[in-house]
Amino acid sequence: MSALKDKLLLVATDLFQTRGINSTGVDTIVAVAGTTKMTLYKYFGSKEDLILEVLKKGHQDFQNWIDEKLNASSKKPSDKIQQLFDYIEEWVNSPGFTGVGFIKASAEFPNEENPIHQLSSQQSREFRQFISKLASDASIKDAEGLALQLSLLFEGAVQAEQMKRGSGAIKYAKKAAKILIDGAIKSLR
Amino acid sequence: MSALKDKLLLVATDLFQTRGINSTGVDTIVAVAGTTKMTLYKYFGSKEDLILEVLKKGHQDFQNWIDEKLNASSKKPSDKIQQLFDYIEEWVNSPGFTGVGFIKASAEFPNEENPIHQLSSQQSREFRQFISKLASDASIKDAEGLALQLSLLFEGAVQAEQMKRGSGAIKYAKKAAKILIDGAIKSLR
DNA sequence: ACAAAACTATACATACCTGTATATATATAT
DNA sequence: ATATATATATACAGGTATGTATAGTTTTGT
Repeated sequence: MSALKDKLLLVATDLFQTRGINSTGVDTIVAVAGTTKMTLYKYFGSKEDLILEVLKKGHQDFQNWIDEKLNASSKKPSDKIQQLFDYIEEWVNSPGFTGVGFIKASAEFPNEENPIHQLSSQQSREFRQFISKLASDASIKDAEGLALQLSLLFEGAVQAEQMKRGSGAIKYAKKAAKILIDGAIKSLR
Repeated sequence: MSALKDKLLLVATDLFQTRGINSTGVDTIVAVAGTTKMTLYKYFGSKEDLILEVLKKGHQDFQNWIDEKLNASSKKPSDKIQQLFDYIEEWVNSPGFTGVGFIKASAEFPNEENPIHQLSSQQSREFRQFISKLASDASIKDAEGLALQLSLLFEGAVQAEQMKRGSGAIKYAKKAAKILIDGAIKSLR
């Protein structure tokens, strides 16, 4: 992968999160990245392509990071789902954090036929399924229901944290998640 | 209030929710409302003013509706907070529902100095304080903490429901809310 | 050294956006 | 009925957006 393509992806990711996707022109992106439009359009056929790649990379990075963290910790399934929000908190509070792409993208592109909406909608679904797998590995009965609840907490907290950094949203989301998970585990005994 | 101004507000509310705010031009709004730009700019000094009024009206409508519902039902504070999500579910499933303005607006205008961002951020805060008052009336200890958790569930569920109608998000948010509220009430005994 | 590839610089076509200017038509009120 | 407010029709100024065309410069591989 070219260094410039990397730089463009990095800059676009940051600008999209801090200024919004529609409000960020390609001219701004290339200026901040220190290159020109010709180069941007060489690597990305269109602005839409760039947005899609930014979303894909952001989602992959997040999934890889959380996968590693969970695998490096306890192997016990019921521990893993308990630790999920600890790692999410760590992720959100890490210096490089600029937000979760698919949450904003789905708000900025609400039309269901739009490829950007479709991708962000799919990523949201994938994350929910990821939680659902953790829950069913932990022998939780209504794994999908719990996964939906936890993903609501996650998405709400990330948005709140994006809106106002240090809002404490993550901390309380974590507490709520613990209560919901404990309840789901207890109810199967 | 003029009938045309009303119509413009109504049309703008719907278009902003279904197509996004930035993606909806004033030309589209006046065309759908069956009037002209001259009229729009007579009632609203700018597109920004229109957006702000749409947000204000949407928030007022929601607050008035939920206030009435809660006042018409039980007077017991611990019942009121329990019923909150029942009414939210009713609101979301009502035919006229197009979404909650401030959730999308804050995503589309992330810059904290932007008046639209400031208003939507304030509305989100007001709603949280509203829940917090319900909680403290019900003698719940950490009322603000519970309010934050419930507002996360609310915002997450509304966004999920906007993204895919009939996703069941509200149903599970309601269940989660019940668990969290029950836990908060029990812990003070 | 030299050819190929990568990158820059700049200008521009095209389209869309917000907001206004100007002229005309239609209600409404006294 | 006639002045006044209200709404329409239309064109356009000024700005900004994406995407491309053209020409020149730098880097890289061999």
